[in-house]
Amino acid sequence: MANLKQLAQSLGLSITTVSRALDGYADVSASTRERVREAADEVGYRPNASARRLRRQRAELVAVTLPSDPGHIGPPHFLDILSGCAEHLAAAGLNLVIAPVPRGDSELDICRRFVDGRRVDAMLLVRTKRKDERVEFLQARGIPFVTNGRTESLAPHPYIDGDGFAGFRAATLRFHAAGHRRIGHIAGPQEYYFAHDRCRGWRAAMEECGLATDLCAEGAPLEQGGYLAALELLRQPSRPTALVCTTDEMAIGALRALREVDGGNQISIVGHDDLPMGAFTSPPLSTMRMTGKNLGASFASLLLRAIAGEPAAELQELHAIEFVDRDSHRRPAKAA
Amino acid sequence: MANLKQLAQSLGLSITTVSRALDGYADVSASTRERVREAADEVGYRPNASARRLRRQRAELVAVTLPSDPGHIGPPHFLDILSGCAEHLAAAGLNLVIAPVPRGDSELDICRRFVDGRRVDAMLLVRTKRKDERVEFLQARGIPFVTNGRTESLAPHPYIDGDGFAGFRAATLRFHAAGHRRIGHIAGPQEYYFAHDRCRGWRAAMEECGLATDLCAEGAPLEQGGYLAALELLRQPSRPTALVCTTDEMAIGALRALREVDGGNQISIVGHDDLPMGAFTSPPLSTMRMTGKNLGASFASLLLRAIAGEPAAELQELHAIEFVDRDSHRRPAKAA
DNA sequence: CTTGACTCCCAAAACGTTTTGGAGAATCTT
DNA sequence: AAGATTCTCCAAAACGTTTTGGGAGTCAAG
Repeated sequence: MANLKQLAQSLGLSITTVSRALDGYADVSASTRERVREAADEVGYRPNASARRLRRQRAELVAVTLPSDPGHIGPPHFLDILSGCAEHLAAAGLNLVIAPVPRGDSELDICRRFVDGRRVDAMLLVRTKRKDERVEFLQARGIPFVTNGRTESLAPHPYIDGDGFAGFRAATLRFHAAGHRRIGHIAGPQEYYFAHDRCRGWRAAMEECGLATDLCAEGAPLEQGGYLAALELLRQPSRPTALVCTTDEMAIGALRALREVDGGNQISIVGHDDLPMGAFTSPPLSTMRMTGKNLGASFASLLLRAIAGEPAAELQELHAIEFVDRDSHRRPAKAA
Repeated sequence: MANLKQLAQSLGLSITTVSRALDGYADVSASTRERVREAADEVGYRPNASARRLRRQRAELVAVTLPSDPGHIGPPHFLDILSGCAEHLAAAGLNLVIAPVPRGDSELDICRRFVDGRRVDAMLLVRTKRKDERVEFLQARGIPFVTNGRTESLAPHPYIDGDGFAGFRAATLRFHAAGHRRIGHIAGPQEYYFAHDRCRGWRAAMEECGLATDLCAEGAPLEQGGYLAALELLRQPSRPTALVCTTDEMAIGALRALREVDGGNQISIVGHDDLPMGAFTSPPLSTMRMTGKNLGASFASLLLRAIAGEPAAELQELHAIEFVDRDSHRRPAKAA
């Protein structure tokens, strides 16, 4: 309700002194400081955020862009991550604004708007592409940011990511060890780093085992995309006996295709993300997920360190992938 | 990069004129306006958001509080709603900041911080309680807001809500029409409006049918809460033959309880929210959901109208509930 | 020639902070 | 007792916009 001027007047002090008292500077006497603080509490004084931001040349805001393209936003617990992140940022005086991308605008436009209008101090990026123009833009502008997902950018930048390559390689090798020889891959759009990375993991394992890498079909990272891609693989003269799917959503679509084609339950399948609904599919979906608790907190902490000026190369977290074994990966290798 | 002063200097104009030219005022000649606009485009001028906000006495920001209590945030597509909402708000020059509630703070504290620091122009509230202190606070402060969910507040306030009473009454009556007589209710915490509203709907239907309302158990609005509550009902001397559950999550927990107790599949069940995972449970979960497309857009539009000063009573949307029939509600009435 | 209307522009005053660069008084040093 | 140091405090200058209240010109009408 009140501003500094009124508060100062009512105390018979200068604005300067009141401001410094509240900020706890040493050059105001302890008694005055106490008096000011009491008066401030009394009237419920809160500094005007806009004024402070203007003067301090800081927006106290961080934006996260939310892709509205296919595959919408990511895993359903993504909001939990954002929420955790926002909470930690708030503790450092930063608020998190969500910046959805309207149809017709590119994510780059959004970044530009936020950055050039000095609306934010930093940015959070999700669903990175291998060549990500947002990353290039922010690097050029020198704005701190952290991505969820790596890129192929030449200059290093802070990120958090799961080691999709290792995860998918391990999953594929595990199928091989179980006797599978025709192991298919349901790939996501290869422009996305995570999709490409996982595809590479599958491919590497196949090559290590001396197997052909032709059983690969690409689709949108959605149920429908997985369904269509699986149908495509099932049309092949000799069908896969196991399927490694880029996301759980795609895996669930693939399960639907399997059911339709041969009554299902003959082909092993594994996904990635550990979606809650995977526990209820039939068979229950075996999957993978990034290790590490409280992703939001790491996200926030990396960003704060980036803002503080730590070099990007020290702000890269690559998390191992762990299996979440349910039942869908246990079909026999000889079935097909 | 540039500010108004530099831009004005480079053009040999005053700050005033440049500012007004960019804002399209009529008192600057068409030719000057054009010249200014070109120069602004040239150097990529964007007004400094903090300065504008200070001067205009508007934060250009809206906050939504995210409960971190039990039942976390709500349905998984909640982020989609927020995203849709943020998109529409952005079109009106407002950005959406998410305000999670740190452990130890109350949601009221958060509201206070945002409102009293003039960090926001308006607020969005979710998961309302019957007596909601946030609502009272915002009403007292005169800050525009919209809630997702009604309250028992005396003064009307803008809201969007589903007609849980009618929905749960209809679901219960439908069970009755199918021959069920022992219809149980798995209730959520009654301090929440939605939980209480749905409970009332069940109770009203039971009373209309002349049935006792003792088959009611309350739990946290989570899988575990539904599980425990269902176990409680199943321990009764004469078990329910049908279960009306406050949320899908609770219904899924109830399904687990049924499976454990009698192999399941003997008791009809229906939930609410239309969670994606409901399609995959066994049996597939019958459920209900609010009608109406694009909830986020309505949310945004109500808020904008509230900010524009429309009276609260005209900003209340109560949406009908529709059934999403899958299979779990079709168990015979005589089974138990 | 005056008057009024109109067009195009601008100086200066906000908005509410934080920060700079002291000023005056009291205390310490020598 | 003079100079140095410390302790409190403050006036004024930012920060970059928007808005108020005109001020010159020009032109047409009276």
